Amino acid sequence: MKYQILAQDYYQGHTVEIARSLLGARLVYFSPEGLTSGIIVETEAYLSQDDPACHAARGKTKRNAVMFGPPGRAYVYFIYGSYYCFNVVTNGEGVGEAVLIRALEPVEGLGLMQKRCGRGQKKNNLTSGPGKLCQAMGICREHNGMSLQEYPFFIAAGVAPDNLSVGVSGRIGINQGQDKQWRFYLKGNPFVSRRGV
DNA sequence: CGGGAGATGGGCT
DNA sequence: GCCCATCTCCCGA
Repeated sequence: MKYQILAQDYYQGHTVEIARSLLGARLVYFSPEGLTSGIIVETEAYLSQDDPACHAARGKTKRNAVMFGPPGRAYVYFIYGSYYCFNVVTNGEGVGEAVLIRALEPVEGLGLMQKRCGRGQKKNNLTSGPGKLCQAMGICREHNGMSLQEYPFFIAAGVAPDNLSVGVSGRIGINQGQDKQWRFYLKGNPFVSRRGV
């Protein structure tokens, strides 16, 4: 098999550790329009306890219900009237935690990504942010709740995080919980949303 | 270049 | 009616 798909139990541990360990892994989607994939280069953890920035912090609602479902599924939500953000549910069923995928380094399907994002987009502006990567990968509302353990949509093992240079910071774009150092990224990687920092 | 304002619509008070 | 895990454009330097 070409891809080593990460199994459901991969997502059952501590969410902050999973966020860090997903750096270097490969997000793959065989869409009806074609294959796109990329290396995960930036993530953020959102926890159920002591984290007001987490969508699940105020209990289960229709919008965040997938976060309280089984780990290893996609949690996709619509934000700012225009964009989608893609997360992976973590920890355990009923807990309400997830890892936000904030940036990818494109690997397969670059032409399709450029087509989806409109003409004239340079390679380093296709997947360097949570909204942009969803557009480039063709991820939208219909992917909310989908399993990530099988074709056509999954995350596969990549470079071991221990072999990578990992940066840590506060999370981006939130007003509460800014003190939590739960953002992880590959240092210097040009596809990270803040120019590699 | 870096910073700020505006776009845009769904969810929640 | 306000908030929002964003992005792009348009300024000024």
